Parts: sequence; C-alpha cells; structure tokens
Amino acid sequence: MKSAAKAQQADDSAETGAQQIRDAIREAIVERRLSPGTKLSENDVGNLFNVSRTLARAALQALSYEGLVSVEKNRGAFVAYPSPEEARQIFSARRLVEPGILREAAARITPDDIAHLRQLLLEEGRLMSERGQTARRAEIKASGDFHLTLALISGNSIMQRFMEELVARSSLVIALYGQSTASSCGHSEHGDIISAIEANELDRACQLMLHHITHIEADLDLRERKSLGLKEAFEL
Amino acid sequence: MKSAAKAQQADDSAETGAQQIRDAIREAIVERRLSPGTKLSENDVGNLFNVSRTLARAALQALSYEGLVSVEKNRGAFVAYPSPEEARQIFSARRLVEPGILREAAARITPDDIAHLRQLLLEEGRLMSERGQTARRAEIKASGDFHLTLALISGNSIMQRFMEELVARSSLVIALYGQSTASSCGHSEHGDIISAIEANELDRACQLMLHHITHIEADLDLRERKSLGLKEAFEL
DNA sequence: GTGCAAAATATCGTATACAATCTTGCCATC
DNA sequence: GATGGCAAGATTGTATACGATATTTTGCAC
Repeated sequence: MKSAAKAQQADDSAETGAQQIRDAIREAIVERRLSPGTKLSENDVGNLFNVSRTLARAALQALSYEGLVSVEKNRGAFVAYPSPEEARQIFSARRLVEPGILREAAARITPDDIAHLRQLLLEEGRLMSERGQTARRAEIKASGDFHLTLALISGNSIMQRFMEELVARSSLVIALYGQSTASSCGHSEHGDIISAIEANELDRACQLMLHHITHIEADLDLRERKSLGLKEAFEL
Repeated sequence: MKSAAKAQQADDSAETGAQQIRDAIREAIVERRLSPGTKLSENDVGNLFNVSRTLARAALQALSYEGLVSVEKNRGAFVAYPSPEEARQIFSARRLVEPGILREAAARITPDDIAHLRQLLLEEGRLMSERGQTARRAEIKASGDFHLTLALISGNSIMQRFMEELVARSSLVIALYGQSTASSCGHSEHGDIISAIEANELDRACQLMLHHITHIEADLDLRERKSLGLKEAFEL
C-alpha cells in the first residue's frame, strides 16, 4: 500500500528522501513543534514519513551533525536539549563570527541587498505585531533570516553554512529558555544595524551587532517546557 | 586482512563502525594519501574496511557534511576538489574566526596549556627538519594541531568543531595547491604567537595570527591544475 | 511487600536484497 | 561510415532482515 502512495507523492517530488525528512524535522525543531529531549525513534520517524528506517536514520544522523539532534549509542536519537553552558557557547560563537561576517557583507553589499534586508525587517515587524504561537515561531525564523542574509551577502559560503547551524541552534535555545514576550526587542536593533551599514559606519554596526546578540542572550531564562509528542507535531 | 582484529576491538573501542571508517578516510584525505577527485565507491570503501555498503555510505555521508567529500546523486562520492575560490573562502573564514578564538583562549590559558603548545612546537620543528613525504604529511598535521589546540583551550566546543573542519579542509587545500618547500615558514610564527600570548599582548598575537594565516594562503599556487580528474578537467 | 534476577520486548547496529538510475557498448539504420 | 537507439552492466537509492544491546516486565525468594 505504501509503494503506490509513495510513488505518487513522496519519491519523485525532490532530490533525495533523507534530505526532505531532515529538513522537515529541522523545521519542526526550530519552530518548536518538537521540544528538546523528545525521543526520535528511527521506527517512528520512518513510519511517520512512510520511509524505511534507513532514510530515517540518515536524516537523524545529519541532524546530529548539525547539533539539533543527539544520538546515543543503542539508545536512540533525541531532540537536542542544549544546556545553559551550550547556549552560552552558541552565543559566544555568534559574537565571535558575526561582526566579521558583517564587515565582509558590508564590503560587498548592493542596493538590492539592502532592499532585501529592509523587506525582511518589514516582515519581521508585521509578525511582531501579531499574537499567538504561529506568529511567534515565524518571528523567530524571521529574526534568524536577518542574520542568515548577512552571511549570504558576505559571499563566504562556509561562514554562511556555519551561521545556518548557529541560527538553528539559537532558535532551539530561544524556544527553550526564551521569555516569549521579550524576543521582539531585537527588531529595532536589526534596523539600526542596517542603517549603520548604509551610513558606512562599520565599527558602529559591529558594536550594534554585538549588543544585539548580547541582548538576545540576556533575555534567556532557564525554565523547563513540556514536550510535544512526535506524532502530534507533524499531524496537521 | 584485519577483519579479525577489527571484529574484536571495533565494537567496544569506538561508538560505531561508521565513525571509525570516517576517521580513517579523513586521515587519508588530510595526509594526501587520497588525492582530490578520487572516486570513493561505496562498494570499494566497504570492501576495503570489510564492512557493508551501509557503513561505507554512512561514513561518506558524514565526510560530505565536513566538506571533505562531495557526493553526487546517483553518481557517487569523490574526494573533495576545492576550487581556488573555495580555498580563498576557507582562509577567509579562518582569518575571521581565529583571532577571536585566540582571544578567548588567552583568557583561559593555563601554564599547562602553554607547555602543551610548546611541546607541539617542538614536534613541529623536529618534523620540519626531516625530509620526505611522511614528514611533510606529519608537518601539515602538526601545523593544524597548533590551531586546533588553541580552539580547545578557548573552551568553546562549537568553535572547536568548526576549526577542526576548517583545518582539515585547509590541509586538503595545502596538499592540492601548496608549494611543498614553503609550508614550513609558518613554524616560527606559531612560536611568536605563543610568546605574544604569554606576554599578554593580545592585539599583537591576533595580528601575528592574521599574518600567519595570510602567509599560508600566500604560499598557495591557486591556479587550476586539474590534471587528475578526468571529467572535471573538461567541464570547467 | 520489597528487591533482585532472568526472560521478554523494543530499539539500535549492521548486512543483505531489491529497485531505480546512470553508464557503456553494440547494433541497426540512414 | 556516422548516428541514434536499445540492451547489458555497473552504481547508487531504498527497503527489509537478522543480530546485538538496552529497557521493561515478570516471577521468585526473602
């Protein structure tokens, strides 16, 4: 039964099955539909996506490399549960690399890029004015997109990939420890950073970026949140 | 050949067999025993290590995440052949992150750490005085270990892992484009950096680090020399 | 009733098997 | 003789099967 359905919708849709599953799970993790610590059984994941354990395992392995999933030998895979120390290291890493990325991006930025950044800013502001879980998730994502776009503009694909990992893990940390009402404080700072870049005040832009990251980290609050089941997270 | 030995120690020594294979292949790539562009057939890799394609595939997949192997859909896996542009990005990334890592390391460094660094330096010098391919490989590895140790001392495991990737890919680039006689110039610079850290002259240490990375890159001959790969040579 | 031990169960680790896709070489046709 | 298509082989993509290990349950003794 699965072969017919799969042949229609799952297999021929895109590149490879494992990457699709990986992306789907990553999105679920980043958007907090999957809570840290949730067990991701290979069997369950495979059944959920109508694929075999082979692909489920490959997807989990990939996510483990990105730091979003932790696999324990003979025990299983779990959504990463970053410790406060790990969270600190994530933001420390961001403070370390983002000023440099910003400088490289500023050196190559075009008017089109600036327009794109401002577009992201508008979207972010729109989401910020909305209420509810969906808007909050989208806001976290939009906030990350600002930083990812800077990395993209910088032209260094290696740093871009690293930032993607850092932003994803940051989202996980924010979903875990963030105080929901406070995460919006970064919005205006994004705008300030763009303005500083436009004004060619790079040192100030870097300082703003550092403060911005520090502000995000300062808004964290260590508190446990209850997990959402694997099946519920994907059943729409 | 070593199936019996592997069967005995493989299970309890490392987490999983795939990681052992991954490490073995990575070492072979970094030490230039495997040339860029070499095809890594899943079957061949599996036979070589006396494991099934499952583990071979997992190992190749992991290496592709690290940028040391490129897998092409339905075509196979190949040892990565970094382009000059990619090489520039690697060193650009290192210039971006290593001064920051150095500062963090300097803030936490202990006398034991300094002793360890000096030990690495001695080993590096010893290898530098030797001739031959083996010494050259070991020298590349030792040179990388200096930077990796700094990342270790910094205490940020995320940056440490990123540096491991950057160093491994740098070794690949050096093996490809490096002018063999010139790679030893970095040795004294390593010592200078340690001295600057000991003297608490952080700004100077960072400057030395930047110059050091730039020197390594300057020693590269970044022209296209794609004689080995049969297909890539004509596509680009 | 409590605690330990051993079997039963579930899950992961690895190997093998089958299907899909690409490559290669041959042959028919123009 | 050149070209295009078709078939055979090779390689990857995915699924299933079997063995190993951890967890849970059950049963017995105290």
